[in-house]
Amino acid sequence: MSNYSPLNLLVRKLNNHVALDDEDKAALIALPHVVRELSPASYIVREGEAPPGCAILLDGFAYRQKLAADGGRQILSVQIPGDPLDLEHLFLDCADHNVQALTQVRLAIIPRAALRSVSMQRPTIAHAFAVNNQVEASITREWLLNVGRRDARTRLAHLLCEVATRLQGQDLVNDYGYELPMTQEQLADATALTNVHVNRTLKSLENEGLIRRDRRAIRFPNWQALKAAAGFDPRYLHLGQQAAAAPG
Amino acid sequence: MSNYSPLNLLVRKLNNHVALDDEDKAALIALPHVVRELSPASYIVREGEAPPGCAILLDGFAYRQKLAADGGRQILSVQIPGDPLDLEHLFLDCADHNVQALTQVRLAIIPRAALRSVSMQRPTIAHAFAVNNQVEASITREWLLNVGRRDARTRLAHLLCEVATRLQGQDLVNDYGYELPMTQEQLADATALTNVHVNRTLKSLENEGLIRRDRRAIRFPNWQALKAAAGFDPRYLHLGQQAAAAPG
DNA sequence: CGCCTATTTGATAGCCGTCAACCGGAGTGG
DNA sequence: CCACTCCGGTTGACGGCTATCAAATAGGCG
Repeated sequence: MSNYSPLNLLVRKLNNHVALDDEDKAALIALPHVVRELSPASYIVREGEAPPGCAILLDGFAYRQKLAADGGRQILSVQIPGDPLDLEHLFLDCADHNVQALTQVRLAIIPRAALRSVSMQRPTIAHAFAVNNQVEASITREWLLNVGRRDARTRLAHLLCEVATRLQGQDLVNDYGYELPMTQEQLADATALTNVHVNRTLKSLENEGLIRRDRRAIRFPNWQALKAAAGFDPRYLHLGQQAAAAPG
Repeated sequence: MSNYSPLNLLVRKLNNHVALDDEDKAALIALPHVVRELSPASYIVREGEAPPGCAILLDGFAYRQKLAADGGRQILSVQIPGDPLDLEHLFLDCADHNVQALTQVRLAIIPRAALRSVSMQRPTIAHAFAVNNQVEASITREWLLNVGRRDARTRLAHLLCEVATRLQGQDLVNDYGYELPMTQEQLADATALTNVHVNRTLKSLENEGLIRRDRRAIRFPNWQALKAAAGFDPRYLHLGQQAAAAPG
């Protein structure tokens, strides 16, 4: 089974948290879908819309985003390959935030009806979707703590640690370094700083030897020290645990 | 049916978002549970724990909370009567944040196994739980925007608007005013400010005529103006919509 | 009345934002 | 092959919002 399909990536992602059996995997891979490619900054979901399908990020990076009345933008999360981008629309009709492509992206778009029906027929899959949503919620809570209660240095370091750790879970990191395709302005929107201050803070982290940069590639010469500086504790990512009992 | 039970409050809350039929309601009310009373500041869930049951807030207020390495505390949400406090443990084994009583509280505690089994047998109930979780996630995202991209005045005003609106949904507001049982220090932890600055900001909102205060009771002499000052748009609360199709 | 906690107020300091200019690499067109 | 352009990154000067520190006031409760 599991001939090549773009949805293998989704299977792998869900399987990180919940043990799927072969039938579950086959059911996921059999989901109807179209693959679409979008250029950087394209909107994948717009606040207020009711998207007809849910998008899975196959390749590239994306982010969730929301705007304040005065035009200020807050990036709410960074999504990496394998991440479902709007699974919440299994449950809500109306998008409450925007999802935008960070780089060139490839998406698999699955009709909501098909997702609903597979999650009705296979409780473990429904459970895996719910777990995925809860892990995202946990990450958002950590971001709230990050923006609310950490200074610029700690905040940026924490973001770098999180992305590195999540990418490693998908085997997208080379010897403790990775390409972070975000401009400093986007980093600022994610950390609630300004691009200028992000620049200064990155340089200071670099001077301290906590990170090394070459264009947008980031390396971690001293991962332990960076984690310590960030106060980074990966438990909120809920890795490792192959979730609880599946329902039932 | 629906003889008096503390769980009627849960039924009502879930029914705000998803239309439950009589059998769903009966199944919810039939859930085994114990009622427990806790004093202010008691921990209801501790980060790292695996609670054996899920708590429903029957009476009083509670909040979610997380600590940074340096001791800074970020309040992640305010929970009002009717709110499930840790439905996420239907899906995750390990708590990623703390839940604490704000006032004297009365809880109904339902064993996780019973919740799982009812959500297996009644897809609409499972759907309602998931919708509830997603609405909470949406609120957290709005808080991230609030803390990240609004100044102190707007931020506090937004929090007041949100709590007022949610309380109104549960008919807990008297002629546009309510008792907000939070100290200014707790307001500070929710808005990522300091108690001193919360104090000054509240006074300034009061001087502008946007709020009136009498001890911890808050009134809104000019609700529209407050909403405007806060940039408050209640769509993120996902009220009004009786969710989508129930699954299936 | 006395203690404790919460609120209020003032003075001072600092982190980070704002504004503005300059630099530097990548792509484009001549 | 080199100017031109553009976007993003870098740097400096300055200002402001909010934190910090400290002390006084006010309420609640024994």
